[in-house]
Amino acid sequence: MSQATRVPQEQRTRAMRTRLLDATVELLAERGFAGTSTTLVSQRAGVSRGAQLHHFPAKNDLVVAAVEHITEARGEALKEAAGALPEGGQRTRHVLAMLAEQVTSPVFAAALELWVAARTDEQLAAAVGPLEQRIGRELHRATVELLDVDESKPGVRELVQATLDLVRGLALADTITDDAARRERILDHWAEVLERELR
Amino acid sequence: MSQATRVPQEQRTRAMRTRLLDATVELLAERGFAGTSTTLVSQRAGVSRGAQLHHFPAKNDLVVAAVEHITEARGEALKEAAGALPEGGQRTRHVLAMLAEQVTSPVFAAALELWVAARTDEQLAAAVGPLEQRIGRELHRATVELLDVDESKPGVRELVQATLDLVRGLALADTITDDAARRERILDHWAEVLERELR
DNA sequence: AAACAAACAGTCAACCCTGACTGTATATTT
DNA sequence: AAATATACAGTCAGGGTTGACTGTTTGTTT
Repeated sequence: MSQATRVPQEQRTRAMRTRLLDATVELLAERGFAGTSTTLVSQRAGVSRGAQLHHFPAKNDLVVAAVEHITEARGEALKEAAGALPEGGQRTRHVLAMLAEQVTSPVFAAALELWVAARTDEQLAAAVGPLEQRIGRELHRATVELLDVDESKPGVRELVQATLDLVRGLALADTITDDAARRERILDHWAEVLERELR
Repeated sequence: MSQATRVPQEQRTRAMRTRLLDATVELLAERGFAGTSTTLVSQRAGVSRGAQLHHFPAKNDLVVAAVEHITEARGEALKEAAGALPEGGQRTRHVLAMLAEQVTSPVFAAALELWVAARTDEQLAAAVGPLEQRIGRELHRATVELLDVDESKPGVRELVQATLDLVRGLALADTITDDAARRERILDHWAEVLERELR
């Protein structure tokens, strides 16, 4: 039992952390920030309370780590979605659809919970702020690339940013009323505007 | 003391409720939904716990009423701002500035807290959903009027809605990063686009 | 003016959540 | 193979929040 080292501690640690963070994201999306008690997380993750507190001494530690976890998850999802993007005339509309899909996922809901929680929690804000700024920049760069537009042209940068903010706004509205039809109509027209204004 | 009825109960009731709801909105903006304990509200309002529980038996009752209170407050603010709106060439840009100002106020922060809380609270959602839909319609109508555009023209309706969602998105981004400069630049360009697209 | 109802004040018990503590098992190092 | 450090398990006390309870004042009705 001692010479045959089957499971290195590093892997065990990573697996344990991943389970905890996945559970945290799930609960954030399902029950919100306040509803995500550390006890629930340990239960959902199938991890003992002691083990949880070993990896994340306080709830803030757990949640901050979950933000980073969310970031990676969002990055992966974006890359995957970008790869499956069709070429052709409707490309702008497809890019918008992809962005909209991104922000209607549970991952966005979890992130939203963190943004709002961070608004009134300095500690959290200190961790979430820089992270979101980084993600924002990456998303902007990716969007410019996907849309294949020339950012040196005046106004283009602002319109791309407006597009991302619009999508966020639509996602926010979606959390309460949830009518996809309205969103689709708006994005249809927005795509047309972008086609005219960006070229 | 008994024949001179100075303060009717109806007024007293209304004053008491107003104080409680104002305090609730303040605390929602300052401390978030979870941080808004009913005890804090009664303290902030200068109202005894018993009086508070007389008017609002449970926290949900208080918060739902606060939503309605927020609605009225937003309506008033909108009317005031609309009255002070300058005429002339830059009108579109001024309307955008007005909308942006609306959603960067503490009232918006309080509303945001409620939206997010309602996302994982059925009871709250049942009260917040219809209310927000009503406000949304009113705001849309007011914006169409302020921008003085023809809604029968195809695409106009969607662009106005997109504008409102964009502003919401900007407001959401503002709660974490708070850079007004970026917002102004985006709205500058969006105003130009709207001028071209809506006419 | 008396009876009644509503508004209001203060206290408190039950509940849940966080994080600290003690003990055990597993992995790594020498 | 022994020693040591880390990972993990279960329990529990402290703090805070909700809403129920009792008593008092003020307004209304007859």
